[in-house]
Amino acid sequence: MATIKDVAARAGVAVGTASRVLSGSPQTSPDSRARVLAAAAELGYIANGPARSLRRARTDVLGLLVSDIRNPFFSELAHAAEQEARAHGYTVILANANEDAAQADAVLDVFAAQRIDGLLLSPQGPKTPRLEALLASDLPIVLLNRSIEGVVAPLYGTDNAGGVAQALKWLQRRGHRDVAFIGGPETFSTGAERHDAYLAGRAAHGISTDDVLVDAGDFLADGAAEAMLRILDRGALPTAVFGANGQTTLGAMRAVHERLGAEAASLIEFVSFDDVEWFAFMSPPVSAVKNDAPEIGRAGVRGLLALIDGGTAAPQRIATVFIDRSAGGAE
Amino acid sequence: MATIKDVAARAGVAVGTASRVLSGSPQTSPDSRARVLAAAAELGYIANGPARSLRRARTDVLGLLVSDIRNPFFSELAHAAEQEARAHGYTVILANANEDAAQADAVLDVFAAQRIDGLLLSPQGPKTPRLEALLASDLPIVLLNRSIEGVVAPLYGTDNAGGVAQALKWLQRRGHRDVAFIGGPETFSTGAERHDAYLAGRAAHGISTDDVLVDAGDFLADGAAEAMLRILDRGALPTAVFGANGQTTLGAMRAVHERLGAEAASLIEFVSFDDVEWFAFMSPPVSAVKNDAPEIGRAGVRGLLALIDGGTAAPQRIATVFIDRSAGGAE
DNA sequence: TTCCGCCATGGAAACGATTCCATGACATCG
DNA sequence: CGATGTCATGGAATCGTTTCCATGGCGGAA
Repeated sequence: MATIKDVAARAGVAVGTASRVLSGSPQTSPDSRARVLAAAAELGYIANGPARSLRRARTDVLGLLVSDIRNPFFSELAHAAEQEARAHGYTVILANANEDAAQADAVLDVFAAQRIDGLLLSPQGPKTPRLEALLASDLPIVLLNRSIEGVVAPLYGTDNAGGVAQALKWLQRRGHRDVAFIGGPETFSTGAERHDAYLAGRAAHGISTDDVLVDAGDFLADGAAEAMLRILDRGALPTAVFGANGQTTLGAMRAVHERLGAEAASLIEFVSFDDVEWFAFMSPPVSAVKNDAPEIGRAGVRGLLALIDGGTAAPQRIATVFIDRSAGGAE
Repeated sequence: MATIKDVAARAGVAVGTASRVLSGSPQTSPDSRARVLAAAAELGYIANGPARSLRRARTDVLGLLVSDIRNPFFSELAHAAEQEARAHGYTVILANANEDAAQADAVLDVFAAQRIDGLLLSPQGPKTPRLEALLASDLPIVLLNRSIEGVVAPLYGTDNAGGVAQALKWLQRRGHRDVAFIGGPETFSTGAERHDAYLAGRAAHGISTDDVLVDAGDFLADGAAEAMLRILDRGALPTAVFGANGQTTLGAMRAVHERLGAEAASLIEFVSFDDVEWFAFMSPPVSAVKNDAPEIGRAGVRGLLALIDGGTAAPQRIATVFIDRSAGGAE
């Protein structure tokens, strides 16, 4: 593989000059510029990233740590973040923590070894030792989606309260009074925010405040199914179910189908925080609060780049879009 | 950030000795080993990856280029590949090409600059100049999912013929004769293989060989919807629809719903190449050929690592699993 | 014409690790 | 007891780039 030395030799200049030309320094004559560029093209020269990173003490690489890339929210977010980063000349390395603190720490070690210029972090749960160390260092960090106690980094996430309000308005319009709410874990800021917003807003939208109808899972299908069963076991028969995220809605739906059968299930309207395109084909179709995952990813990258450039980054709550698939609603 | 020089100084040894200890060379005394490790721990030393990569002329980084990370097939594959790579001490950088050759080339340039040790490539379409260059170089490469003309790298992909056979068997068991088949582009090896397997196998499974029932989209929802409409416009009224991938099934279903209405649509059974967990709640439930995306990812990484270690890698076709959600079927 | 200053350039240092080579201590074997 | 070999170690070279510093040429101003 050709090095800058080869390029310089072929162009008949010193390596310093070649470097200046290739990195666009103004201190170069048109003559040597032309010769260096020609030589580089002829040799198919591609600068050695590790060598450049070593010397410049920066890598132009961002680390993105998500809890589960298989979750569509994160895969959309990651995709958008990568596009935005590339547009600014940065590369993203993506890693999964699988909702596991030990894996998260292992990944953070790898990131540290790679000397990433900044970190986009979707936190798993409480702070880990490794994370503490990173926060203490001067690595620029932004949080995605979830906040985390005692961490001051700016958060780029969904407007949970706004999203819940959209769902509440829809539930009211559809005339639902007996609404089951399946929340997420209180330990996640997303779970807590949605839960709180629901409890705070339901009365004003004509929804029963009977807490028999409220239970929480773990944001996963199985936990949500159990929560749904608990609600049914308490003798409640809701006319609508509000799932606090996509997996939650899936689990709740599964529980309702298994316990009541497909026919009775078709009398219950589901509304979900998180949208899935297949909702259109459920019976009845499922309406949803759609997260703007791509915009969260882009905003997060922009914020992080601002921090890297020595500026400040303002946290942002990204608005949700309500997808109304009910009989009268227009999608 | 602490360097190996700091570690050596604190341990009272030369940098060479510190390096030997930290990289596990046997040429070290228990005494200096203990002191170096202690010093490293006290300083929170993490080796500078770029410096190490520069000197060793390898990065322990693999590049993974997929066409669209938002596609669940690829997000599952990427997740599994990353886990497998990490278990072997490698980091994965993931990039998206968005089904676009120019973006793919840009990504390959970035990969080349990073000096990745190997490439996992899910090809977009025909070869691009940059890809040609990489193939000509001695970079280890494996292909994922799709093959590509004139490229000799080993392919790790789905057993498309086997998957189609599973679907055909199911269609026969369900007694379907008038089956619509919505294929994918012939220019993708996956599209072509599924199409060919279907045409070759349908007669033996008691399915009509009338080509009025066969059309192809572009593996995306909109293109599939158009293909489905063309079939209906030809006057065909299938009792079952076989979509050649997940997006295709989605589009076909949308077309059927829009054209015939939900009620008539519920008389048509869909079967899909690619599984989606929401299929369970469609009416009727949708059965599917499930790709083992994680295993494809893992096998691809193992093959690539074998190539990197100077060995050879045998291509592999990973078996599919049929998920029968029909009335009589057991999931 | 002389002097000053600018600017392109060459050469070398530096980044942080690995690895080669030479050295010296020590043990083993004849 | 001397020669030989083994082995841990220190020191230095090296990877490919960027950047600093010194130099020399050239133009413009006085």
